[in-house]
Amino acid sequence: MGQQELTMNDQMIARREKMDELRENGIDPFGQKFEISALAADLHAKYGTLAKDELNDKNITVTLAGRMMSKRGKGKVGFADLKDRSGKMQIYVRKDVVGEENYFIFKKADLGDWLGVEGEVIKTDMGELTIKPTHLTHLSKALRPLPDKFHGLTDVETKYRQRYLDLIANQDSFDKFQKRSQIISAIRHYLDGQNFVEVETPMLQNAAGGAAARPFITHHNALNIDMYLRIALELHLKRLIVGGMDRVYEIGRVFRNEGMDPKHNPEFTVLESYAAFWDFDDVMDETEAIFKAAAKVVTNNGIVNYQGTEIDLSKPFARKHMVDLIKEHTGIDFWQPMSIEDAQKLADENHVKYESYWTVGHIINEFFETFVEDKLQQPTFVYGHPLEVSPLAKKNAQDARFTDRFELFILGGEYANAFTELNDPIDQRERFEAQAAEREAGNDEAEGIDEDFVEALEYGMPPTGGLGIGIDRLVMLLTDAESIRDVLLFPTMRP
RNA sequence: GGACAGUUAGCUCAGCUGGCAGAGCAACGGACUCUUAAUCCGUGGGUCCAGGGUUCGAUCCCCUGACUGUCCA
Repeated sequence: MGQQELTMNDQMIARREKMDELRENGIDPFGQKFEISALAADLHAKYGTLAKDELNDKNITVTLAGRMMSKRGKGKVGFADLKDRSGKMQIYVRKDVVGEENYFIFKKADLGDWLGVEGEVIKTDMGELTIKPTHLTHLSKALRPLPDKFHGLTDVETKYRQRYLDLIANQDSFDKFQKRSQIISAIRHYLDGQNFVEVETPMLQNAAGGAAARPFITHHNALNIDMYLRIALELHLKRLIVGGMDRVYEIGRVFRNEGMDPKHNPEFTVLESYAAFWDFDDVMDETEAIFKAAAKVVTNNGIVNYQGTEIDLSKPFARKHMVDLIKEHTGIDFWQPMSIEDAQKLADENHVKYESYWTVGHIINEFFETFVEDKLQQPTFVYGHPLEVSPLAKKNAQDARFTDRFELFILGGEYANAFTELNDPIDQRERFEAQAAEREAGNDEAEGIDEDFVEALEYGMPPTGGLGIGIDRLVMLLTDAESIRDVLLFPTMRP
């Protein structure tokens, strides 16, 4: 006797016995190929509005397959709900129609079993669209019972660890993942339409750059070297711009070795796009278009409700300079020329904490994060980030303290990060060196120097507008998901 | 990393002051030819997260740990 048989409960034993009974009657418990002619949702759309008599007179015959989600037997007849990928369809099985031998399949079917039916599309006395089978086909046996048919599956740990159960039991969750797929598809469609080329760049890298984050380290055996999982797509995509692929994008997984919470998973999906000859104003237009295209998947009027707050994605997004926003919310004017001592004094007066190695730009950024960020509820482009916190963005031509960079904020959270790309290799080297100095000073998220990338820039990169969007956060916003884990099929879990 | 909450039948959840472990759904046997959380009669089902302690006696009190969630840095 195997280990499993010792730990089986009554339900598992009963289902295995029924599996054996099927075999004894010449029925393969795990079935064979089955041709379907219809999906539940299509039938509802096509025939749901027809009157009972009108529909029943048409004698429409279909084949459909699905998982049996509920069963209401009445002796020689029975009802059941089959669920396919599109939705549910009731079946009405009569012993006098399918015959005694075939009715055996229905009689023995457990909740969770997969059944195929061939029969007529009818409406019942209660007006429900139903298939009345002339023949039933057993497709697959469920050897374990499904989660509660009424309450569904609510245990969050089980939802995440055994996502298939969540998908079976909770339609809401199933729909979120359908929408996720459609949202990503809509973004691709938009970018493809703008003549962007989709590419793939390495996840395994010798140095992880392009963002401020700690990487995962792994080991390559044959080369006997440690490698890093990418934390951003940026530096490789810009190499492609140098190579003349002048509009590129990638939608892919990045990995950051940081804490986990309702907004962070160690692996997550980003979109990055780069377009030669654009600046960050063009990228704002692009970003807005992407958000509007994605929103169309879930709403007709561009308004989405996130956890009780209405967000209007239909209007033009606000565009504001970071320094103006700080002034607006605190009265403090960082446009004024100031020394590091002046900035530290302002920080002290306003109880803003800072690190010893920080310069004026870091403090400006901290003022923004402390006093402004969470006030930005409706979509707002915040531009003009300080140079010090933007090592890959081009300096502003009028005011070199700031960069031509923006972030998109919604509900106090960051949804996009973009800039006119720094394409001056000498400036880029200096910025990397400043980052390296920060790392020395104790910022272990600061970037390292990517010599190979600087060399690529030395061959000449055209002026370029680049964009990064966190896809999971966008999907959360559009599907009203509370946790990032609700939009990741298999979120990271402890073993 | 810290604080708090949770873990009981396949699922969803009760469980009093520490005294034989409970319900609904699901399952099993039976009845039932338009049901829909089907109904009716009957039956079975537990490592109360794990380990230790206190006690005559622990699902309950104490300690340690695991996992999950929420909030904080």
